[in-house]
Amino acid sequence: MRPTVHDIAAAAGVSLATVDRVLNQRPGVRHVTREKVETAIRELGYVRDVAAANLAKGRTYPLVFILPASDNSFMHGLNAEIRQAVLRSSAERTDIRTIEVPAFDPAALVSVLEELSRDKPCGIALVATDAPDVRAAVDRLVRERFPIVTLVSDLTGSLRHHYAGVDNIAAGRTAARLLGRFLGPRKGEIAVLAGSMLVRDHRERLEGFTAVMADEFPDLAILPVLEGRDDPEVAHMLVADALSRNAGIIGVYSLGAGNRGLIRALKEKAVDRVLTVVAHELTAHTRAALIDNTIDAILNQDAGHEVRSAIRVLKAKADGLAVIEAQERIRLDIFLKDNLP
Amino acid sequence: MRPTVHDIAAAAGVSLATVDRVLNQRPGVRHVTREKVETAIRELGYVRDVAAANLAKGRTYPLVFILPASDNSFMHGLNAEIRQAVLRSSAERTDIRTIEVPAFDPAALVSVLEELSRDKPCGIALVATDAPDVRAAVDRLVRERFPIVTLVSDLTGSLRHHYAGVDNIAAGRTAARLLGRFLGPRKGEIAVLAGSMLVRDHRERLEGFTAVMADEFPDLAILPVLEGRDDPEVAHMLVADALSRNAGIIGVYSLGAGNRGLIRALKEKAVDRVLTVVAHELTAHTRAALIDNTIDAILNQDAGHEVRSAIRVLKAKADGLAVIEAQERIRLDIFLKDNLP
DNA sequence: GATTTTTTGATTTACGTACATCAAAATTGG
DNA sequence: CCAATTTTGATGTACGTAAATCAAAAAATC
Repeated sequence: MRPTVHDIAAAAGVSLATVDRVLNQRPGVRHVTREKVETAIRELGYVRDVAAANLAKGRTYPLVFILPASDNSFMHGLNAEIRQAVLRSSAERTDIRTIEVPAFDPAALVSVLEELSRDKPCGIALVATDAPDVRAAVDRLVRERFPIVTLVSDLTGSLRHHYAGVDNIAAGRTAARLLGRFLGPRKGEIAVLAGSMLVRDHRERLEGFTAVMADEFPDLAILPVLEGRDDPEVAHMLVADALSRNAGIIGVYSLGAGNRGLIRALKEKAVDRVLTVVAHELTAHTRAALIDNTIDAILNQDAGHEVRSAIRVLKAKADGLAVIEAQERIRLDIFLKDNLP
Repeated sequence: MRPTVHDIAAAAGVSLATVDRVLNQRPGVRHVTREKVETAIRELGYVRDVAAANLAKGRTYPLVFILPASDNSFMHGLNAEIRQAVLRSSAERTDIRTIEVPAFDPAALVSVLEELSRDKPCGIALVATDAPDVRAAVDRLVRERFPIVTLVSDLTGSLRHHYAGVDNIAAGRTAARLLGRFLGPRKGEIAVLAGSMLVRDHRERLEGFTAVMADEFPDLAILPVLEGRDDPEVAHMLVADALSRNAGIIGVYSLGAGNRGLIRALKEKAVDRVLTVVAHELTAHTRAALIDNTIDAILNQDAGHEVRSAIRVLKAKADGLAVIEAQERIRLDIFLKDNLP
């Protein structure tokens, strides 16, 4: 049996009350006594029974999720996963609140972050907009001892405790290699469709993509990036236009959302030519396109895993517990038509 | 606040003791009274606080893991992950015992399974050997109400509650498409290195692989399977021999273990020719080979995820709780040199 | 050495559930 | 209707921890 508070009290030759004072860093314990207790804890290998402690404390974990108000299928999926987590909240003792902020608006995000310390959540997850002000606001909250994880989009250089999302540079590199290898010896041009270059994840994907393309596939030329603002209509217009004008396009990399428009453009304009297409995010549309060979590979991040991971990490940080690193690594899923879930 | 037993007692107009009798299916409750309580439970949406219940019961989850005594790096990794889980067992209230059985020996596995019902574990995870006797033994245990999950290798057609492993047919299909697409318009022959055709996962991978190859890449001919018995020495010998004899080989699919030998053979015999290679299982050796371009893609199943998933599912089944299906789906990882963890 | 202050001990209640015991009430059978 | 039986209630203890109270002991101060 694992040792209990009674065991350490006995081992340290002190009372239960003193052990409790040490464990919960309450005042009124002499230094030497505290040491005795801590020694006993170490020697017996005592670890607090979190379940029993939570029961006694009546503890819940008030968590806040801060999301951009973006109307694309990935964000809808992310929202849905958070709602699923809310349904589980009684069993998991969580109390989840979501706050929507205007997308790509650092100032709005900062003001939400600044108001947050007042209602004392025990953890914060945010889809970060990459800006110095946001970084400063996050760092301040971290210094105030709030557990913070970034979700989907990271805030590098900040003090956030954890990032629950994929490595977007690696994603871009992977897309480049898939496209390059699938195209083989062919020479030609590659169209890149992004949402916006103001978003860090899109910039990073592009960065990884161009790096590998330049280094390893010199026969493929990357055309100027089309910014579709994650909007199907805009994406459709841009891609259809590019395909009409440029007969040399043999590959497409879609690194953002709005793939519905991309797919429509491909079906209209590319019936007679062989295009190799790599896109991000598995949705009903991209899935269908993968199956009918309009798209050749889909890179995906699992929003459900990201949300569950963020919650696990925030709870663990709030309790000062360790996380299982390998479990919390969000993987880049690569789907071909053969390994669809 | 979520309702407690006191709340249902009050709502049903009965005593705590009666609620307890209903909840824990103890005898001595009239039918009408039981209904009243069950109605109250439903109406208040009561769910038992598993943490408190486990505390009161002093419950632990005695689990048994049955593994083949195979000396390859995947099984070593699986063992290591189970040891990690054992380290977490006090926090997770698990009590994990592993039993090694001779590999590919249905009779041995069956006899272990038959002795198992005696020491009453609350859950069983096994790497299944695909044989009718094993299926019968598993079904019998399921009927005796033991939660059972298959690990890594499934037992289709049996009553096991869950499979914690990848879809090996999909894995084989994915390997075929990667190889086919990477090779592009080239014509030639494909060498396949397997462990043994007696193992179900290897058979399934091959099945998926040949199906896609036949349907979609008719210019690529699959050579007779080399059975390396998951042994690096044997694998080395077989692959080196095949490469020497057959100059038409342009691709290799290694669907089992023993990749150390494969890699050595590739480095010795294929310096002057361009081979495209897809292998299974990410190990130190395959990782290095992926980085130095000896291997082009690695398909992988994460043993840590499989073990943790098996434990979560067994605990949930033991408590009669639902599992989060999407969380427990073991994904096929595809690694290129760009997205290595 | 007396006084104040700090430290420690002893004890109790609580969290939500499990489980046991004994008495009281309700139901059933004859 | 009485006895036997079944069903229900009341109550207490336990699990491991948190948190509070009050008294007692020890240390520090003058």
